Amino acid sequence: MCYPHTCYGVGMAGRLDQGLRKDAAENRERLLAAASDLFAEHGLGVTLNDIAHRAGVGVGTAYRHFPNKEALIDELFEERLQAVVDVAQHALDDSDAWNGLLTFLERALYMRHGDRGLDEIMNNGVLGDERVSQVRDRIAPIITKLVTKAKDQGVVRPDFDQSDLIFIQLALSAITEATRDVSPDLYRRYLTLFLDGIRTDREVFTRLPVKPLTPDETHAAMTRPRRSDLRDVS
Amino acid sequence: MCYPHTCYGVGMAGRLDQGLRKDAAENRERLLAAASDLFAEHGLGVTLNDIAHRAGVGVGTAYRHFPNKEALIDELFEERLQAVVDVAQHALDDSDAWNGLLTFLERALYMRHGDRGLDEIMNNGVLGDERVSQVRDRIAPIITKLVTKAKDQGVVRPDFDQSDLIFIQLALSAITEATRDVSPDLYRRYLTLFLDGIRTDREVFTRLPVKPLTPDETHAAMTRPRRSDLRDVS
DNA sequence: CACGTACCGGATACGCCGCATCCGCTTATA
DNA sequence: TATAAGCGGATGCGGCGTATCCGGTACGTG
Repeated sequence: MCYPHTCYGVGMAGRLDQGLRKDAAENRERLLAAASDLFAEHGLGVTLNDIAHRAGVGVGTAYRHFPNKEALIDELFEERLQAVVDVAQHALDDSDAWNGLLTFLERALYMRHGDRGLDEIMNNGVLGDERVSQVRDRIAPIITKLVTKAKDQGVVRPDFDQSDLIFIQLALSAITEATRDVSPDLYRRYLTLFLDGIRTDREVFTRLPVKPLTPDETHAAMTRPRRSDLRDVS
Repeated sequence: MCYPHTCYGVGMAGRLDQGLRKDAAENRERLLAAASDLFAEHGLGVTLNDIAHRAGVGVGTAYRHFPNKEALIDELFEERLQAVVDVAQHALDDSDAWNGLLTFLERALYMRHGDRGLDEIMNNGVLGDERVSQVRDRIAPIITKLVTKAKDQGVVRPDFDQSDLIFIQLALSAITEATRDVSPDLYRRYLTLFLDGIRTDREVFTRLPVKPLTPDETHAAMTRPRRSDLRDVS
């Protein structure tokens, strides 16, 4: 079973599995799949022990296939980050800059929303090794162009800046994290609010896509113990 | 030396110092002062050992005066949270609801900005004991009234909700935390953006109060190791 | 001044947690 | 069936935060 919104195809077997015995290759895939699920559900805080357990193999097996957690992260998140890059590039290709900006934010946030590991990697910039950092650095220049284009077309306020796109994501990420188990897509409400503060075309307010939280739900969200719930890894 | 923006008067000696020997009473005050500084600078993660060291006393002394960290937190933050309540109440007293809303957010965020401990306590809802929770719960009803009043006066979009005020703070808190040592008041830029997405009176954009980050600064902020720097406690 | 007690200090013990290894056992494959 | 590749998980290690303990110190009272 996969976490909602995720279910990456980890079935790209045969990348490094050539010289492996049949069972070894299978275990490698099971480890990658388990790591994929666990990182998405709980973030990068999960241990190789957790991953091994979830994969149904021993810890030793995990450490034979991957020297440490970093390596595993790099292996898994290189392509996912590339997916974010692709989304940005695709947004840039849209001739309507506002639409590009909008869909970039919506899609990028949706991806992060469904994968806590990805979210942490994009927020932190220290996590992950060489390969991951490399891909991450590919995003900035695209965002720059995206914002420049939007300003050229006059669809965003003139004092808007490329860096704003980064920090808006950071801010909304915090909301996502806090409300994950109360109202998972509440962040979209605040994305809309933000966008209404940015766009030039503002005769009317954009309709807010998500209901606000009730006082009880709000209290629940703010009262929820932070730093995850690794107990139920099963 | 105090942390910028803070410097609470911890000099309300004589609350529980009656039966204490002179040196003991003084140590108690020094502990409170040290805790005040350290919580503000580094958040609630600091240990009683850190606090004792900063106060220039032994760890044993710290544990004799306060059974544990919770007790110390309660002692210190009850009044600070009350200060936030007061700010909210004061905002509610303003006949101009928009101005009230604005100054509430500005002041509350400014207080949180200058005190990482306060910020964490307001974000978390689990931290602190009875007394702190009690004060915290006093804020919600005031915010409700604040928002209701603003909607009645027609100064905010009709679909705005009380809970939005909470989550805007949460979101901006994340920005504050990330950019603290690069551009400490950058959060105000995003507060303005948010407010421009909320107010009804929107012929022109509000002038953004803070310059955006350069690409280098942005990278520095996102690359900065999270979860504080308790090494330099001195 | 001198004595007893309240107080001090910080080395130390404890528990927890995550990372990683090691080595006796299992199983694929030739 | 032999043998080497692979497996598993108990175990050791190191770091960190909490809290205690007890020999030493100094306040302040008689």
